[in-house]
Order: sequence, then structure tokens, then C-alpha cells
Amino acid sequence: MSTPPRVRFAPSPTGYLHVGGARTALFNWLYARKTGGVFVLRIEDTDQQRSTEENTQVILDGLRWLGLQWDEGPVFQGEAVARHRADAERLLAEGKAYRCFCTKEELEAQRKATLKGAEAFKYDRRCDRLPAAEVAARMTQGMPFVIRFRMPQEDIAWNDAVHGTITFHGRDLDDLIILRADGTPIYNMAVVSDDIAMRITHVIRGDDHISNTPKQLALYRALGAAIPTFAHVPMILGADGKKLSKRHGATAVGDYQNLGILPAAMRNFLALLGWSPGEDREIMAEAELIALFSLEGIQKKPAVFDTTKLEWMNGQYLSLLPTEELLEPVARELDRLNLNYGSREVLVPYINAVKARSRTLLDVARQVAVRLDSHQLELDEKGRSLIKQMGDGYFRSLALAHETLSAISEGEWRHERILAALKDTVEKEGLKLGDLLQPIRVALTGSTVSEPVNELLEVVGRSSALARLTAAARSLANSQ
RNA sequence: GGCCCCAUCGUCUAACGGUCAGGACACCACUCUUUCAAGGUGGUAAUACGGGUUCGAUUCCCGUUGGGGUCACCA
Repeated sequence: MSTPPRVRFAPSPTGYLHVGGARTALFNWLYARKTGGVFVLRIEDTDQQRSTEENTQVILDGLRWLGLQWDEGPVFQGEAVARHRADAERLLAEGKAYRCFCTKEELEAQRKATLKGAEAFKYDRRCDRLPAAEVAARMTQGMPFVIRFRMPQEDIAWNDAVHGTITFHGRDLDDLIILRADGTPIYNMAVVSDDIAMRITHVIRGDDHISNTPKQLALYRALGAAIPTFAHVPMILGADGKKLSKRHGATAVGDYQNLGILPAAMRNFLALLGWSPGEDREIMAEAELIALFSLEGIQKKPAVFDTTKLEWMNGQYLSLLPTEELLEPVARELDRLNLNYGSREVLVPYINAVKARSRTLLDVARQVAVRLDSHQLELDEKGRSLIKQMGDGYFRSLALAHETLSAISEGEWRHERILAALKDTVEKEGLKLGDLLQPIRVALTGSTVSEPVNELLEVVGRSSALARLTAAARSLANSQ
């Protein structure tokens, strides 16, 4: 009986939680849930300059929002520097690492000199050739030094759970610094030391770490530790095929939260970026996702983040969600618009009317807002072009609609009665129903898309509907 | 540039030597609603290229091209 797997998500709090990181976290979480393993959250805050408490909070909030509950942590890497240092010094004591007295400036000069060459820069190990007496002398002088790991000059390979065998050659690898002059550890040292200490069995991380893996593997061996399974998941790219970054617009998990994406939809969509259950499955509940997940199903090539498909998926989740669950987020959005609607219960018929026609919570809120308050009305692209297309016909239709509808009393203002009246007028005038209904739709909502017009009229109410028809006709007259 | 990874419709993907190369988003058409959407039905659209291996390659091997990642006393 083997021990349960232990996986980790290890973001550094130097920025927000971006969708690539969120997906890495999701895969780790799914793997842990699937295998009965443990999902550890580790905050890699060893870069004191760029790490902030605020970023940490944003990352934690993002994970919680996505429903990715961790089992251990958050563990802060910065709290374990003593161990990192001890591991580095052990390598030094065992002769697997050496002191390097080269300054940043010297290294920079060396780097410049080789940059033009056919190969990448590699430290020439000059300090490794220093006689022991010289090292001792420099130390008594108090010369600052870093500790460098002596990279074995042999092939380093591993069997990656998504890529298969990946091989690097020791001759291409640099003697990496593992401890800075100030005694703080460098990333690769800290990670290996932590993953060993936390008994991590599966390292599931982004493809951008592939080049770190041979270095870390060498460190594991030098430390005599068991080597975990590595799984490098593909990157997420923007629509232009370039690595997803801020210039692509929304890349932070929080951005999608603000856009009105539901956590379940985001999770489902992210899972399908670079992973497939193998059948033609798309919409999957949390339990199905967990049941179907496997490392084998992870794609090797990078995936392009398609916001349109995310919104489609969100629309699917939205229309399945009971209206009660939409009450709170929609109300919050309306509050932001400073809209007065009385009690939340008032919103129910409005949400019901627009829910199936929306892709995001923001869509829902905006449509509800327009129905509640004519000041929220804004002509959209299609509305504008309809008016242009109909010309005078639009004006006539509004007048006709107003005449027809004002004949209906407040007490009779029900969608059945409204539809009957409108049909009646259409017949008398020899029009098509759409000729009358589309203008009403645009006048009332600014958009060409809504629930059936008679229902829209009922929801908006008699006086507001008539006022909007008049206002639309007037503003049209003014603009001509 | 060195090293590493990768390559099926525009996008996300299925296929683990034999399929008319399937599904989803997007797009188009039709349909339903005496209305716009949604829904339903159908359609356009892909194995980057060149060599092998094989009776047979999307699938295995090699090369080319293209893309991505990475080369810090950052993580």
C-alpha cells in the first residue's frame, strides 16, 4: 500500500493570480481529489522586494473563489530559509558546491563577452579552481561570496508525466548559485529543499519550469533525496498565439470574477484548456471533473485562451442556475449602479426574464437595470442600425405602438392582453408583427434582443413603457 | 543565438496503424416563436511540408518549416 500523493501549488506573491496559475492550481487540486492525495499551498515569498501581503491575499481569494480548497498551508517559503541555507551549506561541506567570489559586475562582463558567441553563457568555474589557501585568505579578508552548485557534466533525464522522457545535457547547464552573498537561498534551492521537506510526490507545474527541472534534479541527487514525478502542463496563450499577458486584457482570475463569470464555469473552462477527458464531454460538474481527471489526458501543446467560449460556457451555467442564487450577485451589481429597487424579491421576475439571454452576471444585471430604470438605457449597435434601416417606419411604428398601448388600462396591463392588442393593430395596418415589435424592443431596452415583447412590456410596466416610447420618438425627432 | 518542448478545422479538442478524420465554440443556412434571442436541424472548415517504415499512416522514425518556453546573487 503506497502512501497518498502529495502535490503543491506554489505561486509567488509578486503579482495577481493569473489564469495560467489558476489552471495549474486546478490540475493539482483535481489530481489530489482524484487520488485521495493532499493538496499543499505554498507561497514562495523569498523575493522580499517584489512579494507583498496584498498579492498573497489576492491569490488566496482567487483560489477560494474557484473553490480550490487546499489541505495544508499556506506555508510561507520565507519561514524556512534556515533549512534552505543548511541544505546549501551541506552541499558545500560535502564538496558538491563551492564558494564563488565573482561580483555581479564581473559576471556581467563575462556574460557580455560570450553573448555574441554560438553558445549560451556559462560560468567558467574560475572560483572552483581557487586553491584552498586562497579561499581561506579571501574569507578572512571578509570578501563576499555566493555558493555555487557544481553541476554534474552528465546527461540528466526524467520521465515527465505529460511529455515522456526529457533529456538535458550537463555540459549545457550552468553551475547555479544556490545561496546569495547575503545568505538567502535562490529559487531552485528553496524549491527543492521545500519539496523534499514537504514530501511532495508529484510536481505539477507550468511548462516554463521545464528548464529548471534538470537543475533541480541534480540538487535532489546531490541531497540524496527521492525524486518526485514531474508533470509539466502547457502554457496558456493569448488570441495572437503569444504568451498570455496584460496586453491581452483580462488575465487575472479577479478580472473574470468582476466580469460576472461564475466560479463553476471558470473551473470547467480552465480544466478543458490543455486537458480532455477523452470523450466528447464539455460541461462537467465538479464531481465529474474529479472522476474523469488524469495526467494522461493533459495536452502537450500550449492552448489559446478563448474568451468567447468561456462566455458561452458561463451562459450555460447561468441558465441552469436557480434565480435565487443570482439574487445576491445581481443585487450587488445594481447597488454599484446606485439603483433603487426596494427589496431583492422585486428582482425575481426581472432576472427570470433575462437570465436565459445572458452570458455573464454583468449581462443579467445590466438588463435588469434597464428594465427597472429608463436612465440605464443605452442604444447598442444593432438597435442603432435597426433605426437607421427603418427610417420613418420606426417613427410611425412607435406612434402606432403608443396609440395601441395607451388604450390598455393599467388594470388590464397583462402580457396576454398586450399581445392581443398589438396583433389587432398589425392586422388593421397590414403590417408584420415584427415591424411593430422590434421598434418597441429598441425603444424600451436600446437593444434588439429581449424576452418576448409583450412580456417585456408587462415587466417594465404601463407608465414607464409609454414614457419610453414617447422619449424614443422625441429623441429620434431631435436627431433628425 | 544556445538548450528544451511542441505541431489535427480560425479556437478548444477526439482518434493511442485500418474512421466518410468525430465533438464543442465561433460563423452561415434552415426551423420553431404571427416578434429578436435562446432552442432544434444542417452546413463551411483541419491532420504544416518533405522523406522513410508498413499491405496500410493523423498515429512510428528522420529532416525542414513554424510556434512556444528558458538562458539573473527573479520566482
